[in-house]
Amino acid sequence: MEYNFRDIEKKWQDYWANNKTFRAENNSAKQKYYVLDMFPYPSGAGLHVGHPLGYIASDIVTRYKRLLGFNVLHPMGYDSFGLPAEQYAIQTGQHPAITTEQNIKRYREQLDKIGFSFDWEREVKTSDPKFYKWTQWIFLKLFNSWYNPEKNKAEPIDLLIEKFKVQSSKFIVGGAEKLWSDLNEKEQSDVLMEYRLAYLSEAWVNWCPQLGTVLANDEVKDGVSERGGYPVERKLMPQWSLRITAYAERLLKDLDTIDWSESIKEAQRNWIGKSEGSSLRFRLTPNPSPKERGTTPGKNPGYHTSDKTVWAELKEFSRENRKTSTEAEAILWERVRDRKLGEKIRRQHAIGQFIADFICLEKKLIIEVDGEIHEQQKEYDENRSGVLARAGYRLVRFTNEEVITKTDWVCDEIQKELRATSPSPLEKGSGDEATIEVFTTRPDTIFGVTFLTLAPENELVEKITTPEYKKAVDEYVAYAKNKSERDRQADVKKVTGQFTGAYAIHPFTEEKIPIWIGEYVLAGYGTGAVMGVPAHDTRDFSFAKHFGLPIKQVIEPLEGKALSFGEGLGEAFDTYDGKCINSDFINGLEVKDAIKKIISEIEKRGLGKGEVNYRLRDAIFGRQRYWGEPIPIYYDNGIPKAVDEKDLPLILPEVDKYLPTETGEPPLARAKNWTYSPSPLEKGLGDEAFPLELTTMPGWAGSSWYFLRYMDAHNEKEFVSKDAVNYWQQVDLYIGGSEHATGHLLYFRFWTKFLYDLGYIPITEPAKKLINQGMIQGTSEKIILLGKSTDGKLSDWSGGETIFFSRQHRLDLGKRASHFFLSADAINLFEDKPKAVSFNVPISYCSNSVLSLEKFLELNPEYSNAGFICRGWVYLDGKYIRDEFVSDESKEFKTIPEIEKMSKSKLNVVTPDRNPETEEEGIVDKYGADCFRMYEMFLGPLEQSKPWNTNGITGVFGFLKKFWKLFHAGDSGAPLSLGEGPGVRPELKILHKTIKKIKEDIERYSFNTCISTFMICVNELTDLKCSKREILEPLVILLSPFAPHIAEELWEKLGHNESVTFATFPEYDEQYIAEDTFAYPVSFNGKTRFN
RNA sequence: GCGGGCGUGGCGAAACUGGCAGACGCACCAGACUUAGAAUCUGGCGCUUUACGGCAUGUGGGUUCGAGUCCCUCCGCCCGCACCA
Repeated sequence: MEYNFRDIEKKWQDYWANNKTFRAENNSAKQKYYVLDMFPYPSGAGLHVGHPLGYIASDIVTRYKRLLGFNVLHPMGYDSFGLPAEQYAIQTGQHPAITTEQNIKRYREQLDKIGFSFDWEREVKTSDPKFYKWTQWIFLKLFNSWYNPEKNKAEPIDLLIEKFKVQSSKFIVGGAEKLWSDLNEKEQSDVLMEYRLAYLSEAWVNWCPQLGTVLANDEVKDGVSERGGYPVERKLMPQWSLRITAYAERLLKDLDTIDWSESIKEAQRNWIGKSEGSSLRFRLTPNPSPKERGTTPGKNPGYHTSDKTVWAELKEFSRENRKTSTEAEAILWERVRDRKLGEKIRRQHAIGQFIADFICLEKKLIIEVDGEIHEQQKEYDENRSGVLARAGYRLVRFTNEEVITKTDWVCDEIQKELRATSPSPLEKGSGDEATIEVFTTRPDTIFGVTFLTLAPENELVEKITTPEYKKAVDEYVAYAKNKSERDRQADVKKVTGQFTGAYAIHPFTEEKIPIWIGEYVLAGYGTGAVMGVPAHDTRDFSFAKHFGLPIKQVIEPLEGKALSFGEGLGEAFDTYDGKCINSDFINGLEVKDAIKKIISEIEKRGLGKGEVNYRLRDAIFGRQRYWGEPIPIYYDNGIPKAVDEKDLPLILPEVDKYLPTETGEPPLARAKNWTYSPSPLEKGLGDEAFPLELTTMPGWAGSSWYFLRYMDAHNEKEFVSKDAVNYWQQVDLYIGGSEHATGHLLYFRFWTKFLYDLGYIPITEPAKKLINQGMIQGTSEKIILLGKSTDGKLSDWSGGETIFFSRQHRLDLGKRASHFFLSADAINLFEDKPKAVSFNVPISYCSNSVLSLEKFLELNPEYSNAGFICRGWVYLDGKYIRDEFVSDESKEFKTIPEIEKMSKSKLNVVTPDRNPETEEEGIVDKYGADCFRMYEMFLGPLEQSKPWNTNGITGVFGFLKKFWKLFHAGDSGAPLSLGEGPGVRPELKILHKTIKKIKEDIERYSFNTCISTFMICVNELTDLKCSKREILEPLVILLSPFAPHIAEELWEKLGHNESVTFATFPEYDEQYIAEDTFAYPVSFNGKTRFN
């Protein structure tokens, strides 16, 4: 009887669909196991052969665990909000929900053909209001929470308000200091926005004009959008963000508790980018010619007088000071506040790097109230007075005693000073230029500092530059600013910089240190300024070498190797294994100890403090798009307020077009009545309609918590019940691609921790084990064609004018290459026909957009007679060429196939079933789902990426036929009449070693070797002509996770009337595995021999 | 530059904890059955040698009775981050 996979597979797929075979039970008495697949986005292209790789692996584990008696949850659903459906809607006008449903249907059809054992009763879709109701609910929880640094967890924002009230916290609003209860609603809202975990703020965002939306950092790759490859620019706009930075430390630390691949963990550590070090301030030497400095004296005094680089710190500090004010300060404050002396006086106000006890900004007068003056304090205060004086402030001082005992006299003195309105001749807007603050992870090398470097964008540059250097500095800054991000990344090696003419003073040695500007310092990280320690930092070293700056060694390697920094020699010694030399009071200390000591000294002297910097940024949460979850926020007089929980879900409204409005507002602005009326009953008529938020949530919102919803998919009262989450706990095994390392997989952990903090779930990490399946790559026949202009001249690579293709070459190429790729730049060129465009882009940038040559020529017939240049390797006239001009006469050439990611845009997609576009038969049609499943596993280790080819498929297909034949030796009836006697010893040995090997290999996710084991087993049993039920029946169970259809069929033929899913995994018996005879290996002279 | 991973036949790969290198499959070669092809079956298949044997896991060294596996050097490839101070 022939192995007819078509009928068998159809039969069992129908059976599974109708019998709920794979249903998981909540609260079962059995031990649980939760297997999760990465939430798929149902795209219009459907599944390609790469997608099921992970699903097959997880299905094998799922079916295996069931055989071991576990209650297994293996759900599937769709991340169904997303950009492609919206883009399709923009083109066609069809509602994205309809497109999405069609895509899901195709997706489901394909999944069903491969025989997965998903529990479809728990299917979820993020675009389903029943699901996004709870996404919105979690957003509201984030909005109504803050991160309490003392408890190191999130808690309701009410507790913060309570804290404000209890501690009589004061807030400076419009220059006045107020208690919480004195703030008006808008002011309270503004204060809370600084704390909420979901907050609205003006932020620099990645704006993509083509997509008309903002993108998160992880959605931008190499300066272009990850989806579509459009250019991205920086733009300042109000944005909803999630305060993921509050969780930076926990996200980092807990990586040690989870069994994820080292590469993913490392990527996350990198992304979080923790670095420990110290801030450090350098005084400037007085600049003798303030008039020349081209400063812009304050248009109005304003109260933002602090140095922005330390503002966050100072704010904390002054807040703290206000709370713990001395008796004298309290007395004086009562006498001067509320303009009692005729002028507005503020207290604990930040000026530059310092905090003034009291200040009148309008009159530039600082009032200090001191206790006993410590020696150490004295120096610091003198320094400060100097700085403030240069910034145009006058200072009066009173002692605590004077204030308490002679309050009236003190007030008179202050009033006198206020009337004397002559500002200092050195008047400046602020004290910003007084110091330069740097961040360093190596404060131990402080004595090796020989220069400071500022980022060209640093605001200080303009202020400190001396007249002699102004021209050179301006030129350099202009040069640096005109460079695009990409260019700047491209020539990282090039050393550029410019001296400013200014000097700083070394805080410990009092030496004069030149201040430079250099491209290698980034404005966006730390303070935008670094201390140059050329002997012990590679970049500082090359900078110093290039500009002939001194190099001073302060760390000696532990091995005592001599370092040489002489002319043209040496390199920076930047490791931590060394001890300090030439370093005053830290001489002889090892680096680790020196860092501790120097930080405490820096703090003692008020020069800075020990700090931790994270590279992680808050996650931008709003998208100017239609097809996403509406953000449940409305605006009452401009104050953002939460939509009431009972009014969720806030349903996505209908719009006439899926485009931004003419005024550039997001598509939701087109919706009619996109307003909200809170509690209409209480407010009477209910006609008070407030405008709703217009942006929607990003794609990763739903996928950040979907694993919880699967546990309790139909709960209408809660996002997940306590019972369900207590039972299912963490995901035991999560299989997905590594491309989500710094996106989804980080947000997924973040939301889990947040929900844990609020007590909704008992777990702090979503997935115990994570495996990244490798990518199945496609093969693209691709050739990049750039051309010459119509006058026959070759276009210049870096500033070419136009690109052309000849019709002849289209014909020649068309036979061999299936598609033609133009670079994204090229397509833009054709659309608007500008004169110059850069083609100096790597080949990998060239595949973002696709245009078939045929279509292109149809649109641009004038290009049909041009020549072209081959970009990428091309075989032509017997040799390989690249970047060469090819004349019209050349005919013999072929493209070199390139292995790359399978994607619709690259037109290299292979589908497992019949491809509706090319009508090509898929592997499932030709060989069956079982064969497809086993072949994908047989290709190699799960985590490895490999190009798709079907070379080995016949081997797997042959195995299945052979397996089938084993059960049908000599007859063709059902149930099978297999021999009932006990198996003989060689057969038993084969069986038991197979059981053992399969069990071990599944448990270490080594599925490729499982398939080999099955092949060996079948080959051996075929040789023995084995047909005993005792041997063959357990094999059916063993094979069922891998090839479930054939296993079900044979199981039924063996006389069982229940699915093989409910069978029990056989146990192996060591006694059969032991070798009957031994060949003793004997080793002599290092060689193994046998007797 | 930093971090992670990898390097084994013509190809995909196996060898998990140091113990017979190349399992299993593809491709290829020879044979059987066939008018022929397909399918199926049998045998062969790292290099070298008529053979016994010798040499082989990117390179060079080390540890060990014994190294594809552990340690060091260099070379090459892939992935991630990238003047992050």
